[in-house]
Amino acid sequence: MPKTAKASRKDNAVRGKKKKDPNAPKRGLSAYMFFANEQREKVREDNPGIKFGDVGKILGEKWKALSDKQRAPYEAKAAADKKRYEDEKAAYAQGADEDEESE
DNA sequence: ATCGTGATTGTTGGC
DNA sequence: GCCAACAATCACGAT
Repeated sequence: MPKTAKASRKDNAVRGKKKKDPNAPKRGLSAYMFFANEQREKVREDNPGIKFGDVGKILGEKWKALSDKQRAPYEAKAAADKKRYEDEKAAYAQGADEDEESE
């Protein structure tokens, strides 16, 4: 029993195991996403020519290297994005009952 | 209420 | 267009 489906999450997604949502109100991004957005340039700048394999790991290291307060702004964005998701979810839940709003 | 999980997010670089 | 480590997430679902 996989506790944290670490194997291949997409393996399930790509296959279409669960039913998923019709509108799929995608979740919000995660702190890492925002962090990567800023660091990606920096990391590549410090490591010109490297590929993702390295950048990705470097990003992760730097990410953890940050203090909680440093991650704050990123977490804040994540929280803000999560809010965004709430909106989608809300609209999705409502639209699920209501007929598709012909747009 | 509590636990578990799945689905999702974004980066780059190569085919 | 997809996939790969990297990290977070966290809402939904089942119990």
